[in-house]
Amino acid sequence: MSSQETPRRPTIADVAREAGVATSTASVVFSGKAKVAPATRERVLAAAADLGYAGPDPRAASLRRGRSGIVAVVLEGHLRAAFLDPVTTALMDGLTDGLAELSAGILLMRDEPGEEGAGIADAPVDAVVLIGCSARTRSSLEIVVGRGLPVVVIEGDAGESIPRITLDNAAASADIARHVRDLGHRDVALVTLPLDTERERTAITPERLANATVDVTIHRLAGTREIFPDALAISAAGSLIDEGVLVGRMLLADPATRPTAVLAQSDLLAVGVIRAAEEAGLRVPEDLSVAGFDGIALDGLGDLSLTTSVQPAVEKGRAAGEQIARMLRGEPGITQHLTCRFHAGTTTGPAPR
Amino acid sequence: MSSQETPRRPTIADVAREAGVATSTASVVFSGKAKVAPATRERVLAAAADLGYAGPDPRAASLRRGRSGIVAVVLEGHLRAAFLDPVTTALMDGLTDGLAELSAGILLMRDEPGEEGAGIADAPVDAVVLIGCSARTRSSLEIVVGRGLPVVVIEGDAGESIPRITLDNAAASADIARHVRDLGHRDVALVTLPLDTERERTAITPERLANATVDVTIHRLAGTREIFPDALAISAAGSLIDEGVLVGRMLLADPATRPTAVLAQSDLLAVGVIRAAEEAGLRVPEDLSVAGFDGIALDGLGDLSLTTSVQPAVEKGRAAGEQIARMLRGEPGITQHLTCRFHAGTTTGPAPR
DNA sequence: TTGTAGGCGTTATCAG
DNA sequence: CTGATAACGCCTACAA
Repeated sequence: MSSQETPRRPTIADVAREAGVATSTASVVFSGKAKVAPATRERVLAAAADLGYAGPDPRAASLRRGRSGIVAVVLEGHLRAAFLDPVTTALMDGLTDGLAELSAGILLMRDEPGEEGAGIADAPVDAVVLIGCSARTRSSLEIVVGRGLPVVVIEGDAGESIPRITLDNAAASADIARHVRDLGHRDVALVTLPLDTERERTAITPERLANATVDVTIHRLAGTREIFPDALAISAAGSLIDEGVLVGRMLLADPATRPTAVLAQSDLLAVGVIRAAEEAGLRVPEDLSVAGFDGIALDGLGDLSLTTSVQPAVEKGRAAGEQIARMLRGEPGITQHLTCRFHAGTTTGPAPR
Repeated sequence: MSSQETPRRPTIADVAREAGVATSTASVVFSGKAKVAPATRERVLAAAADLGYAGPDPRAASLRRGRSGIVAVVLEGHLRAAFLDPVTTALMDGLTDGLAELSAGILLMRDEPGEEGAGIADAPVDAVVLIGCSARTRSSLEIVVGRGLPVVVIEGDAGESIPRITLDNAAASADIARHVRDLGHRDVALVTLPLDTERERTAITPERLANATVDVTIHRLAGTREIFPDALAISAAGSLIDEGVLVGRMLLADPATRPTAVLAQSDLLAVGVIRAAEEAGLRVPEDLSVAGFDGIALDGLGDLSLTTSVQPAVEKGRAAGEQIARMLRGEPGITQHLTCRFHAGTTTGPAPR
């Protein structure tokens, strides 16, 4: 009935009017982009407080500036699974560092194939980081590129001109294998990461390998097979200690066919294998040598130090963040190849004769 | 020189012109908010493909709609530390579920006290979830409320009218303590979560407790002390296995003062204590009973099943998400109290005589 | 230092 | 079913 009909949120224009200044002046007071006389400034702030104005609307500001201050991170699979992997969390950590100069927020997204609406297509982001680019991620990539957003792909092949952050997975795996071979092992079994999004726990056949989509798994396996071409390989359903236990049991069940060394594609899997060995009454490394991959800080291995290849997980994230920052500055993003460092631990030893 | 001066991204207006329709029609084609004749639709899509138009700019759409489709999650401390805690990841998982109907993205934010720019103040979000509301989070809360955004606080007291998701931490802790007391234990020590953002590893004195700011810690401790009023309590520096090991060593070092049971405020801490016990040559539960809290799926406890209280972590996130969805729909958010379920495992047994 | 004006790219509304 | 028009709230040349 009265003039209170529309109690809509005040805008910067209202504040300016209340303070008796131009809207541009009020705007500048909040953005700090120019000098304003202290007196004017005070009046604007007072008016804002008076009206309950909490600062510029970020949505309007994004449109005007053409920047939202948000970077999307696209993860494969369920969010929870992703963060269960210490490598991912380390990576995220580095990413926040690398993005620090932008003071950008991180928007978590899954690469949901079918779903509408939720996707990257409708998110107000300035750039995108794709992690573990697999077949499913490809569609996300297309959308992002179509929208002209800067992209960086971590550990995956995005083709042509997309900057990537890669690891020398094959070479590092070969290093580990060589170490084990030099210790005299000939009878070696492998535990790999999942081959595809099916995440099946199964012996790897040439056909299956041909259909594999996860680059990390493929590359690490290729590196290992440079040294042990015929080693039995079983894919785990994920990078988890419990998966390592399960696969370890399969591998160690039959004393007749039991290998003298097991090379796992992740430290978590390796820990699981060690646990399976303990269950079976085998001593590590006397009866069985075990190596991992990643070099994450392992919680709960007792006095053993895992033989592994230490990957620069945090560095990976940081590098991605830095490339994003560059691209947002208008400079071209560049692909970076990071390398792992071999660590000889106490979980590998001379082959039992 | 030529007309190619400004190769700016095409807008929906360009597409409409190219297709020979009104911008509003083109808009509707993309949003699907109204029926469009198939022929017209095709023409618009063709024009879009032609011009390389990848769909409406989300920034402009957010401004117009007044919605960005993003919900912020404010975590305490370093991102990595937060995701190291399985309870947090489970919670995030539930949150994505609860938010599913909104198909909203999740923006990760830290509650950085001093820093400018990065904060919640400038993020284009529709709502905010505050986790583990501590003193530091208060300032975030003020900003958010000032901006008139819907908020839900998980496990923390936000005062007055802010909807919360809470747990019966005290009651559940008392349940565990009672179980242990009924097993005959009288000599019990406690390992708590951090008391405040200082995260000091130290014996808890009444003064320290009075200055504590983390509600979860305080409530769980209060519940336990209903049963064991005088039990020695040591605060850990975080919810980590390794912290549990450190505090466990402190507790078990001296055989003369060694307790017969240790109650930890998180499962991770409990696992650490068990590990410390193993180090000290103690058998669990024969020589030492250990209980945790959370009921997370523990990776790597061998055959032991931890005595604990299972908190509905996923449910907590889901509930928060649902409240956010409600509030965004215009309905008032309501506070929800969730309850834990006691789980008697094999890590607790009769007190040694 | 302060004010004026125009537009960022959409979408809601309402008339045809 | 389609089209014209008016905001959404802000920022930034440019002019005074």
